[in-house]
Amino acid sequence: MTSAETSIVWFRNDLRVRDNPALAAAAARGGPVVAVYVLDEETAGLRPLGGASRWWLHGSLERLADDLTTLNIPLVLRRGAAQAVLDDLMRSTGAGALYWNRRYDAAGIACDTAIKSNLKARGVDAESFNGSLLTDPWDIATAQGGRYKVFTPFWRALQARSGGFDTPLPLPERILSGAAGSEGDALDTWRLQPTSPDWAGGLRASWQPGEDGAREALERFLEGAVEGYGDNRDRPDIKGTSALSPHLRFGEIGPRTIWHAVMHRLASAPQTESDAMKFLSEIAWREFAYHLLFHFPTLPERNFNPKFDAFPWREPNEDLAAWQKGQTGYPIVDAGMRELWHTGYMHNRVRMVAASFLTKHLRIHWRFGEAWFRDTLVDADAASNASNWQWVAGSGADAAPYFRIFNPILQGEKFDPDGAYVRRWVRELADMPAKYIHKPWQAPAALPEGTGVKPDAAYPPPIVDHAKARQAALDAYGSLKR
DNA sequence: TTTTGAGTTGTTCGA
DNA sequence: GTCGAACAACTCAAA
Repeated sequence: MTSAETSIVWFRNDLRVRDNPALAAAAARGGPVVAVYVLDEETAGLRPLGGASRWWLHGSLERLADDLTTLNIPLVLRRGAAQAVLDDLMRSTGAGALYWNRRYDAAGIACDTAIKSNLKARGVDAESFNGSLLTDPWDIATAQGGRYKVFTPFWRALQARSGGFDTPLPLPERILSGAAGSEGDALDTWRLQPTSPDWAGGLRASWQPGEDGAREALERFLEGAVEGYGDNRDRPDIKGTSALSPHLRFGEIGPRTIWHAVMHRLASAPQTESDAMKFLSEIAWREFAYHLLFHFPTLPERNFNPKFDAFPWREPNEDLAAWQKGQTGYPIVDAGMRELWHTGYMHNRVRMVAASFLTKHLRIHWRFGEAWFRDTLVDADAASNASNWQWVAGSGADAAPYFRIFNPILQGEKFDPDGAYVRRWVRELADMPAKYIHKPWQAPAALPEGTGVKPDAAYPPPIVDHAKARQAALDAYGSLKR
Protein backbone atom coordinates (compact mmCIF):
# COMPACT_ATOMS: atom_id res chain seq x y z
CA MET A 1 0.00 0.00 0.00
CA THR A 2 1.65 3.19 -1.13
CA SER A 3 0.76 6.68 -0.06
CA ALA A 4 0.20 7.74 -3.67
CA GLU A 5 -2.76 5.42 -3.93
CA THR A 6 -6.21 6.96 -4.32
CA SER A 7 -8.81 6.52 -1.57
CA ILE A 8 -12.53 6.73 -2.07
CA VAL A 9 -15.01 8.10 0.45
CA TRP A 10 -18.55 6.89 -0.08
CA PHE A 11 -20.90 9.57 1.23
CA ARG A 12 -24.40 8.59 2.34
CA ASN A 13 -26.13 10.16 5.35
CA ASP A 14 -23.03 12.08 6.40
CA LEU A 15 -22.98 15.05 4.01
CA ARG A 16 -20.36 17.10 5.82
CA VAL A 17 -16.62 17.64 5.77
CA ARG A 18 -16.12 18.36 9.47
CA ASP A 19 -16.22 15.56 12.04
CA ASN A 20 -16.52 13.00 9.28
CA PRO A 21 -14.57 9.89 10.31
CA ALA A 22 -14.57 8.25 6.88
CA LEU A 23 -13.30 11.39 5.19
CA ALA A 24 -10.70 11.90 7.91
CA ALA A 25 -9.45 8.34 7.47
CA ALA A 26 -9.12 8.78 3.71
CA ALA A 27 -7.31 12.08 4.14
CA ALA A 28 -4.93 10.50 6.63
CA ARG A 29 -3.78 8.00 4.04
CA GLY A 30 -1.95 10.77 2.22
CA GLY A 31 -2.93 10.05 -1.39
CA PRO A 32 -5.58 11.65 -3.59
CA VAL A 33 -9.14 11.33 -2.39
CA VAL A 34 -12.29 10.92 -4.45
CA ALA A 35 -15.72 11.37 -2.90
CA VAL A 36 -18.74 9.58 -4.32
CA TYR A 37 -22.47 9.77 -3.71
CA VAL A 38 -24.52 6.94 -5.17
CA LEU A 39 -28.20 7.44 -5.89
CA ASP A 40 -29.15 3.80 -5.38
CA GLU A 41 -32.70 3.00 -6.49
CA GLU A 42 -31.87 -0.56 -7.41
CA THR A 43 -30.48 -2.45 -4.43
CA ALA A 44 -33.24 -4.60 -2.98
CA GLY A 45 -34.87 -3.47 0.23
CA LEU A 46 -33.56 0.11 0.33
CA ARG A 47 -36.45 2.48 0.83
CA PRO A 48 -36.82 5.13 -1.85
CA LEU A 49 -36.34 8.73 -0.77
CA GLY A 50 -39.48 10.77 -0.22
CA GLY A 51 -40.14 13.90 -2.26
CA ALA A 52 -39.12 16.35 0.47
CA SER A 53 -35.98 14.34 1.16
CA ARG A 54 -35.03 14.44 -2.53
CA TRP A 55 -35.38 18.21 -2.50
CA TRP A 56 -33.15 18.48 0.55
CA LEU A 57 -30.60 16.05 -0.87
CA HIS A 58 -30.15 18.22 -3.96
CA GLY A 59 -29.25 21.26 -1.90
CA SER A 60 -27.07 19.32 0.48
CA LEU A 61 -25.06 17.70 -2.33
CA GLU A 62 -24.49 21.09 -3.94
CA ARG A 63 -23.05 22.43 -0.71
CA LEU A 64 -21.01 19.31 -0.08
CA ALA A 65 -19.48 19.50 -3.56
CA ASP A 66 -18.43 23.11 -2.86
CA ASP A 67 -16.93 22.23 0.50
CA LEU A 68 -15.05 19.27 -0.93
CA THR A 69 -13.70 21.38 -3.78
CA THR A 70 -11.93 23.62 -1.28
CA LEU A 71 -10.19 20.47 -0.05
CA ASN A 72 -9.21 19.44 -3.59
CA ILE A 73 -11.62 16.52 -3.51
CA PRO A 74 -14.00 15.92 -6.44
CA LEU A 75 -17.53 14.75 -5.61
CA VAL A 76 -18.57 12.13 -8.13
CA LEU A 77 -22.29 11.53 -8.57
CA ARG A 78 -23.30 8.11 -9.82
CA ARG A 79 -26.62 6.38 -10.17
CA GLY A 80 -27.24 2.64 -9.85
CA ALA A 81 -26.78 -0.33 -7.54
CA ALA A 82 -24.07 0.63 -5.06
CA GLN A 83 -22.02 -2.53 -5.45
CA ALA A 84 -21.71 -2.22 -9.23
CA VAL A 85 -21.15 1.54 -9.15
CA LEU A 86 -18.39 1.28 -6.57
CA ASP A 87 -16.70 -1.64 -8.33
CA ASP A 88 -16.58 0.43 -11.48
CA LEU A 89 -15.25 3.50 -9.72
CA MET A 90 -12.59 1.51 -7.85
CA ARG A 91 -11.38 0.12 -11.17
CA SER A 92 -11.35 3.38 -13.10
CA THR A 93 -9.54 5.29 -10.36
CA GLY A 94 -7.26 2.45 -9.34
CA ALA A 95 -8.20 3.18 -5.75
CA GLY A 96 -6.82 1.03 -2.98
CA ALA A 97 -9.21 1.98 -0.21
CA LEU A 98 -12.92 2.62 0.29
CA TYR A 99 -14.24 4.25 3.45
CA TRP A 100 -17.73 5.11 4.61
CA ASN A 101 -19.79 5.91 7.69
CA ARG A 102 -22.24 3.29 8.79
CA ARG A 103 -25.98 3.04 8.34
CA TYR A 104 -28.15 0.93 10.59
CA ASP A 105 -31.21 -0.19 8.62
CA ALA A 106 -31.42 -3.84 7.63
CA ALA A 107 -31.17 -3.38 3.86
CA GLY A 108 -28.35 -0.87 4.19
CA ILE A 109 -26.38 -3.16 6.46
CA ALA A 110 -26.85 -6.09 4.09
CA CYS A 111 -25.66 -4.00 1.15
CA ASP A 112 -22.62 -2.64 3.00
CA THR A 113 -21.64 -6.04 4.40
CA ALA A 114 -21.63 -7.59 0.94
CA ILE A 115 -19.54 -4.76 -0.49
CA LYS A 116 -17.05 -4.91 2.34
CA SER A 117 -16.47 -8.65 2.16
CA ASN A 118 -16.08 -8.41 -1.61
CA LEU A 119 -13.46 -5.71 -1.38
CA LYS A 120 -11.58 -7.40 1.43
CA ALA A 121 -11.40 -10.59 -0.61
CA ARG A 122 -9.71 -8.53 -3.33
CA GLY A 123 -7.24 -7.05 -0.90
CA VAL A 124 -8.78 -3.58 -0.87
CA ASP A 125 -8.76 -1.64 2.37
CA ALA A 126 -12.47 -1.28 3.17
CA GLU A 127 -13.47 0.27 6.45
CA SER A 128 -16.62 1.67 8.04
CA PHE A 129 -16.97 4.22 10.83
CA ASN A 130 -19.54 5.64 13.18
CA GLY A 131 -20.43 9.03 11.73
CA SER A 132 -24.00 9.53 12.84
CA LEU A 133 -24.44 8.33 16.43
CA LEU A 134 -23.00 9.12 19.84
CA THR A 135 -22.23 5.42 20.18
CA ASP A 136 -22.88 2.44 17.95
CA PRO A 137 -26.03 0.52 18.93
CA TRP A 138 -24.04 -2.52 20.05
CA ASP A 139 -22.00 -0.43 22.49
CA ILE A 140 -24.95 0.15 24.80
CA ALA A 141 -26.34 -2.88 26.60
CA THR A 142 -28.21 -3.68 29.79
CA ALA A 143 -26.42 -5.24 32.76
CA GLN A 144 -27.42 -8.63 31.38
CA GLY A 145 -26.05 -7.78 27.96
CA GLY A 146 -29.46 -7.22 26.38
CA ARG A 147 -30.87 -4.31 24.41
CA TYR A 148 -32.87 -1.54 25.97
CA LYS A 149 -36.58 -1.32 25.37
CA VAL A 150 -37.28 1.52 27.79
CA PHE A 151 -35.92 4.99 27.18
CA THR A 152 -34.98 6.16 30.66
CA PRO A 153 -32.53 3.35 31.49
CA PHE A 154 -31.10 3.74 27.97
CA TRP A 155 -30.62 7.46 28.58
CA ARG A 156 -28.88 6.77 31.89
CA ALA A 157 -26.59 4.24 30.24
CA LEU A 158 -25.82 6.70 27.46
CA GLN A 159 -24.94 9.47 29.90
CA ALA A 160 -22.70 7.07 31.79
CA ARG A 161 -20.73 6.63 28.57
CA SER A 162 -20.62 10.30 27.66
CA GLY A 163 -16.96 10.62 28.64
CA GLY A 164 -16.21 8.11 25.93
CA PHE A 165 -17.91 9.96 23.07
CA ASP A 166 -15.27 10.78 20.52
CA THR A 167 -14.26 14.41 20.26
CA PRO A 168 -15.48 15.86 16.95
CA LEU A 169 -12.78 15.63 14.29
CA PRO A 170 -11.38 18.81 12.74
CA LEU A 171 -11.60 19.78 9.09
CA PRO A 172 -9.11 17.67 7.11
CA GLU A 173 -6.05 19.32 5.59
CA ARG A 174 -6.21 20.22 1.91
CA ILE A 175 -5.69 17.02 -0.02
CA LEU A 176 -3.12 16.26 -2.68
CA SER A 177 -5.00 16.44 -5.96
CA GLY A 178 -4.50 14.13 -8.91
CA ALA A 179 -7.36 11.67 -8.96
CA ALA A 180 -8.33 10.58 -12.45
CA GLY A 181 -11.02 8.36 -13.89
CA SER A 182 -13.78 9.80 -11.78
CA GLU A 183 -16.42 11.21 -14.10
CA GLY A 184 -19.96 11.36 -12.82
CA ASP A 185 -23.46 12.71 -13.43
CA ALA A 186 -24.48 16.34 -13.31
CA LEU A 187 -26.68 16.81 -10.27
CA ASP A 188 -29.52 18.34 -12.28
CA THR A 189 -29.92 15.17 -14.33
CA TRP A 190 -31.08 13.38 -11.18
CA ARG A 191 -34.16 15.61 -11.10
CA LEU A 192 -34.29 15.65 -7.32
CA GLN A 193 -36.05 19.00 -7.33
CA PRO A 194 -39.67 19.36 -8.43
CA THR A 195 -40.26 21.30 -11.65
CA SER A 196 -43.85 21.15 -12.81
CA PRO A 197 -45.42 21.84 -10.52
CA ASP A 198 -42.71 23.40 -8.38
CA TRP A 199 -44.06 22.71 -4.91
CA ALA A 200 -40.80 23.50 -3.13
CA GLY A 201 -41.27 27.25 -2.63
CA GLY A 202 -42.20 26.83 1.02
CA LEU A 203 -39.22 24.56 1.58
CA ARG A 204 -36.79 27.03 0.02
CA ALA A 205 -38.19 29.78 2.22
CA SER A 206 -37.84 27.67 5.37
CA TRP A 207 -34.52 25.90 5.10
CA GLN A 208 -30.87 26.15 4.23
CA PRO A 209 -29.63 22.62 3.50
CA GLY A 210 -25.93 21.97 3.99
CA GLU A 211 -23.25 21.96 6.63
CA ASP A 212 -23.12 25.75 7.03
CA GLY A 213 -26.88 25.86 7.58
CA ALA A 214 -26.54 23.12 10.18
CA ARG A 215 -23.84 24.88 12.14
CA GLU A 216 -25.71 28.17 11.99
CA ALA A 217 -28.86 26.47 13.32
CA LEU A 218 -26.89 25.01 16.22
CA GLU A 219 -25.23 28.34 17.05
CA ARG A 220 -28.53 30.17 16.86
CA PHE A 221 -30.13 27.65 19.17
CA LEU A 222 -27.33 27.71 21.74
CA GLU A 223 -27.35 31.51 21.79
CA GLY A 224 -31.10 31.72 22.05
CA ALA A 225 -33.81 29.13 22.39
CA VAL A 226 -31.89 26.64 24.52
CA GLU A 227 -32.77 28.83 27.48
CA GLY A 228 -36.35 27.94 28.23
CA TYR A 229 -36.25 24.94 25.91
CA GLY A 230 -37.89 22.69 28.51
CA ASP A 231 -41.15 24.63 28.32
CA ASN A 232 -41.00 26.36 24.96
CA ARG A 233 -40.24 23.20 23.01
CA ASP A 234 -43.91 22.28 23.37
CA ARG A 235 -45.18 25.54 21.90
CA PRO A 236 -45.73 25.47 18.15
CA ASP A 237 -46.47 29.21 18.24
CA ILE A 238 -42.94 29.92 19.53
CA LYS A 239 -39.57 29.29 17.90
CA GLY A 240 -38.52 27.15 20.83
CA THR A 241 -36.72 24.26 19.17
CA SER A 242 -33.39 23.79 17.42
CA ALA A 243 -34.78 22.87 13.98
CA LEU A 244 -31.72 20.65 13.56
CA SER A 245 -33.64 17.50 12.63
CA PRO A 246 -33.20 17.62 8.82
CA HIS A 247 -29.54 18.53 9.20
CA LEU A 248 -29.08 15.52 11.48
CA ARG A 249 -31.05 13.35 9.08
CA PHE A 250 -28.56 14.02 6.27
CA GLY A 251 -25.56 14.09 8.53
CA GLU A 252 -24.74 17.72 7.85
CA ILE A 253 -23.96 17.79 11.53
CA GLY A 254 -23.32 14.90 13.88
CA PRO A 255 -24.63 14.30 17.38
CA ARG A 256 -21.12 14.35 18.84
CA THR A 257 -20.62 17.90 17.60
CA ILE A 258 -23.95 18.83 19.15
CA TRP A 259 -23.14 17.11 22.43
CA HIS A 260 -19.80 18.85 22.76
CA ALA A 261 -21.18 22.23 21.75
CA VAL A 262 -23.91 21.96 24.40
CA MET A 263 -21.38 20.98 27.05
CA HIS A 264 -19.14 23.86 26.04
CA ARG A 265 -22.06 26.26 26.30
CA LEU A 266 -23.00 24.83 29.71
CA ALA A 267 -19.54 25.62 31.03
CA SER A 268 -20.23 29.34 30.62
CA ALA A 269 -23.98 29.26 31.29
CA PRO A 270 -24.62 26.70 34.03
CA GLN A 271 -28.11 28.08 34.71
CA THR A 272 -29.29 26.48 31.47
CA GLU A 273 -28.38 22.99 32.65
CA SER A 274 -31.87 21.53 32.95
CA ASP A 275 -32.92 23.01 29.58
CA ALA A 276 -29.71 21.82 27.94
CA MET A 277 -30.03 18.31 29.33
CA LYS A 278 -33.62 18.20 28.17
CA PHE A 279 -32.37 19.05 24.69
CA LEU A 280 -29.67 16.39 24.84
CA SER A 281 -32.27 13.85 25.95
CA GLU A 282 -34.06 14.57 22.67
CA ILE A 283 -30.81 13.81 20.86
CA ALA A 284 -30.78 10.64 22.93
CA TRP A 285 -34.27 9.75 21.68
CA ARG A 286 -32.79 9.70 18.21
CA GLU A 287 -30.07 7.37 19.47
CA PHE A 288 -32.71 5.20 21.11
CA ALA A 289 -34.58 4.97 17.81
CA TYR A 290 -31.41 3.74 16.09
CA HIS A 291 -30.80 1.31 18.95
CA LEU A 292 -34.28 -0.09 18.36
CA LEU A 293 -33.94 -0.18 14.58
CA PHE A 294 -30.63 -1.99 14.74
CA HIS A 295 -31.82 -4.61 17.19
CA PHE A 296 -35.34 -4.91 15.73
CA PRO A 297 -34.76 -4.46 12.00
CA THR A 298 -38.43 -4.90 11.10
CA LEU A 299 -39.38 -1.79 13.10
CA PRO A 300 -40.42 0.22 9.99
CA GLU A 301 -42.84 -2.48 8.82
CA ARG A 302 -44.00 -4.56 11.76
CA ASN A 303 -45.49 -3.91 15.17
CA PHE A 304 -42.76 -3.85 17.80
CA ASN A 305 -45.38 -5.28 20.13
CA PRO A 306 -46.90 -8.22 18.21
CA LYS A 307 -50.06 -8.04 20.28
CA PHE A 308 -51.04 -5.17 18.00
CA ASP A 309 -51.15 -7.51 15.01
CA ALA A 310 -54.75 -8.20 16.08
CA PHE A 311 -55.76 -4.54 16.33
CA PRO A 312 -58.98 -3.79 14.42
CA TRP A 313 -57.71 -0.97 12.20
CA ARG A 314 -60.13 0.66 9.80
CA GLU A 315 -59.43 0.60 6.09
CA PRO A 316 -57.82 3.83 4.95
CA ASN A 317 -60.52 5.80 3.17
CA GLU A 318 -61.40 9.42 2.51
CA ASP A 319 -60.53 10.12 6.16
CA LEU A 320 -56.88 9.46 5.35
CA ALA A 321 -57.06 11.95 2.50
CA ALA A 322 -58.71 14.54 4.76
CA TRP A 323 -55.93 14.06 7.31
CA GLN A 324 -53.22 14.38 4.67
CA LYS A 325 -54.75 17.57 3.27
CA GLY A 326 -55.38 19.19 6.63
CA GLN A 327 -59.15 19.01 6.30
CA THR A 328 -60.14 17.14 9.47
CA GLY A 329 -62.01 20.04 11.03
CA TYR A 330 -59.70 20.02 14.07
CA PRO A 331 -57.64 23.20 13.73
CA ILE A 332 -54.48 22.07 15.52
CA VAL A 333 -54.33 18.88 13.42
CA ASP A 334 -55.03 20.72 10.17
CA ALA A 335 -52.49 23.44 10.97
CA GLY A 336 -49.84 20.78 11.49
CA MET A 337 -50.65 18.89 8.31
CA ARG A 338 -50.59 22.11 6.31
CA GLU A 339 -47.35 23.25 7.88
CA LEU A 340 -45.92 19.88 6.84
CA TRP A 341 -47.13 20.21 3.27
CA HIS A 342 -45.83 23.74 2.95
CA THR A 343 -42.48 23.55 4.74
CA GLY A 344 -41.59 19.85 4.91
CA TYR A 345 -41.68 20.10 8.68
CA MET A 346 -44.12 19.89 11.56
CA HIS A 347 -43.61 20.95 15.15
CA ASN A 348 -43.01 17.96 17.41
CA ARG A 349 -45.94 18.60 19.73
CA VAL A 350 -48.25 18.85 16.74
CA ARG A 351 -46.77 15.68 15.22
CA MET A 352 -47.92 13.81 18.32
CA VAL A 353 -51.40 15.28 18.16
CA ALA A 354 -51.74 14.64 14.42
CA ALA A 355 -50.37 11.10 14.71
CA SER A 356 -52.62 10.33 17.65
CA PHE A 357 -55.56 11.63 15.63
CA LEU A 358 -54.81 9.34 12.69
CA THR A 359 -54.21 6.20 14.74
CA LYS A 360 -56.80 6.72 17.49
CA HIS A 361 -59.56 9.03 16.32
CA LEU A 362 -59.52 7.62 12.79
CA ARG A 363 -58.07 4.21 13.74
CA ILE A 364 -56.00 4.09 10.57
CA HIS A 365 -52.86 1.94 10.73
CA TRP A 366 -49.71 3.82 11.75
CA ARG A 367 -47.91 2.64 8.62
CA PHE A 368 -50.05 4.97 6.47
CA GLY A 369 -48.99 7.87 8.64
CA GLU A 370 -45.40 6.68 8.60
CA ALA A 371 -45.47 6.54 4.79
CA TRP A 372 -46.97 10.04 4.50
CA PHE A 373 -44.40 11.54 6.83
CA ARG A 374 -41.62 9.69 5.01
CA ASP A 375 -42.67 11.34 1.77
CA THR A 376 -43.31 14.84 3.07
CA LEU A 377 -40.87 15.50 5.92
CA VAL A 378 -37.45 16.93 5.14
CA ASP A 379 -36.21 15.19 8.29
CA ALA A 380 -37.77 11.79 7.44
CA ASP A 381 -35.49 9.30 9.14
CA ALA A 382 -36.17 5.57 9.04
CA ALA A 383 -35.36 5.03 12.71
CA SER A 384 -37.06 8.03 14.29
CA ASN A 385 -40.08 8.02 12.01
CA ALA A 386 -40.88 4.35 12.57
CA SER A 387 -40.23 4.31 16.30
CA ASN A 388 -42.20 7.49 16.93
CA TRP A 389 -45.20 6.35 14.91
CA GLN A 390 -45.24 3.09 16.81
CA TRP A 391 -44.86 4.93 20.08
CA VAL A 392 -47.92 7.06 19.35
CA ALA A 393 -49.95 4.10 18.09
CA GLY A 394 -49.17 2.18 21.26
CA SER A 395 -47.41 -0.69 19.49
CA GLY A 396 -43.89 0.65 20.01
CA ALA A 397 -41.17 0.52 22.63
CA ASP A 398 -41.93 2.31 25.87
CA ALA A 399 -45.28 3.31 24.42
CA ALA A 400 -47.85 5.39 26.21
CA PRO A 401 -50.68 3.55 27.97
CA TYR A 402 -53.45 3.01 25.50
CA PHE A 403 -55.96 5.18 27.30
CA ARG A 404 -53.71 8.16 26.75
CA ILE A 405 -55.53 9.66 23.78
CA PHE A 406 -54.76 13.26 22.90
CA ASN A 407 -57.72 15.60 22.89
CA PRO A 408 -57.00 17.88 19.91
CA ILE A 409 -59.03 20.71 21.38
CA LEU A 410 -57.30 20.68 24.75
CA GLN A 411 -53.88 20.25 23.17
CA GLY A 412 -54.53 23.27 21.01
CA GLU A 413 -55.71 25.39 23.92
CA LYS A 414 -52.80 24.32 26.07
CA PHE A 415 -49.92 24.68 23.63
CA ASP A 416 -51.25 27.28 21.18
CA PRO A 417 -53.20 29.40 23.66
CA ASP A 418 -53.77 32.44 21.45
CA GLY A 419 -54.21 30.36 18.32
CA ALA A 420 -51.31 32.06 16.56
CA TYR A 421 -50.06 28.78 15.12
CA VAL A 422 -53.51 27.80 13.85
CA ARG A 423 -54.09 31.25 12.39
CA ARG A 424 -50.82 31.06 10.50
CA TRP A 425 -51.55 27.76 8.78
CA VAL A 426 -55.35 27.65 8.63
CA ARG A 427 -56.09 30.92 6.90
CA GLU A 428 -59.85 30.32 6.98
CA LEU A 429 -59.66 30.81 10.74
CA ALA A 430 -57.41 33.86 10.71
CA ASP A 431 -60.11 36.08 12.19
CA MET A 432 -61.66 33.56 14.57
CA PRO A 433 -61.74 34.75 18.20
CA ALA A 434 -59.25 32.92 20.43
CA LYS A 435 -62.13 31.50 22.45
CA TYR A 436 -63.24 29.40 19.48
CA ILE A 437 -60.02 29.00 17.52
CA HIS A 438 -59.58 25.35 18.53
CA LYS A 439 -63.30 24.49 18.30
CA PRO A 440 -64.70 26.72 15.57
CA TRP A 441 -67.85 24.62 15.25
CA GLN A 442 -68.95 26.07 18.58
CA ALA A 443 -68.64 29.64 17.39
CA PRO A 444 -72.00 31.42 17.32
CA ALA A 445 -73.42 31.89 13.85
CA ALA A 446 -73.54 35.66 14.22
CA LEU A 447 -70.06 36.78 15.21
CA PRO A 448 -69.13 40.45 15.05
CA GLU A 449 -68.22 41.82 11.64
CA GLY A 450 -64.81 40.67 10.43
CA THR A 451 -64.52 37.66 12.69
CA GLY A 452 -65.39 33.99 12.45
CA VAL A 453 -64.91 31.77 9.44
CA LYS A 454 -64.22 33.63 6.24
CA PRO A 455 -67.22 33.04 4.01
CA ASP A 456 -65.19 32.52 0.84
CA ALA A 457 -63.16 29.65 2.26
CA ALA A 458 -65.31 27.38 4.37
CA TYR A 459 -63.53 25.44 7.06
CA PRO A 460 -64.84 21.87 7.32
CA PRO A 461 -66.80 20.61 10.32
CA PRO A 462 -65.02 17.90 12.39
CA ILE A 463 -64.89 14.62 10.44
CA VAL A 464 -65.34 12.69 13.69
CA ASP A 465 -66.78 13.57 17.07
CA HIS A 466 -63.99 13.61 19.65
CA ALA A 467 -65.87 11.88 22.47
CA LYS A 468 -67.27 9.15 20.23
CA ALA A 469 -63.97 8.55 18.45
CA ARG A 470 -62.17 8.37 21.78
CA GLN A 471 -64.58 5.76 23.10
CA ALA A 472 -64.34 3.74 19.89
CA ALA A 473 -60.54 3.74 20.17
CA LEU A 474 -60.68 2.63 23.79
CA ASP A 475 -63.04 -0.18 22.82
CA ALA A 476 -60.75 -1.24 19.98
CA TYR A 477 -57.71 -1.32 22.27
CA GLY A 478 -59.74 -3.14 24.87
CA SER A 479 -60.42 -5.90 22.36
CA LEU A 480 -56.69 -6.70 22.28
CA LYS A 481 -56.78 -7.92 25.84
CA ARG A 482 -59.27 -10.68 25.27
C1' DT B 1 -34.24 -16.66 40.73
C1' DT B 2 -37.12 -13.54 42.65
C1' DT B 3 -38.43 -9.19 43.81
C1' DT B 4 -39.11 -4.46 43.35
C1' DG B 5 -39.63 -0.01 41.48
C1' DA B 6 -40.50 2.38 37.56
C1' DG B 7 -42.15 3.72 33.07
C1' DT B 8 -41.77 11.14 27.53
C1' DT B 9 -45.12 14.03 26.13
C1' DG B 10 -52.84 12.70 28.83
C1' DT B 11 -57.84 12.98 29.77
C1' DT B 12 -61.83 12.77 32.40
C1' DC B 13 -64.59 12.80 36.35
C1' DG B 14 -66.11 14.09 40.63
C1' DA B 15 -65.36 16.52 44.85
C1' DG C 1 -61.51 26.99 38.56
C1' DT C 2 -58.61 23.44 40.87
C1' DC C 3 -57.16 19.09 42.46
C1' DG C 4 -56.48 14.18 43.04
C1' DA C 5 -57.71 9.82 41.54
C1' DA C 6 -58.80 6.58 38.08
C1' DC C 7 -57.78 4.80 33.85
C1' DA C 8 -54.78 -1.54 33.47
C1' DA C 9 -52.15 -4.19 33.77
C1' DC C 10 -47.58 -5.33 31.92
C1' DT C 11 -42.87 -5.34 30.88
C1' DC C 12 -38.48 -3.91 31.66
C1' DA C 13 -34.14 -3.24 34.23
C1' DA C 14 -31.56 -3.87 38.01
C1' DA C 15 -30.75 -5.29 42.66
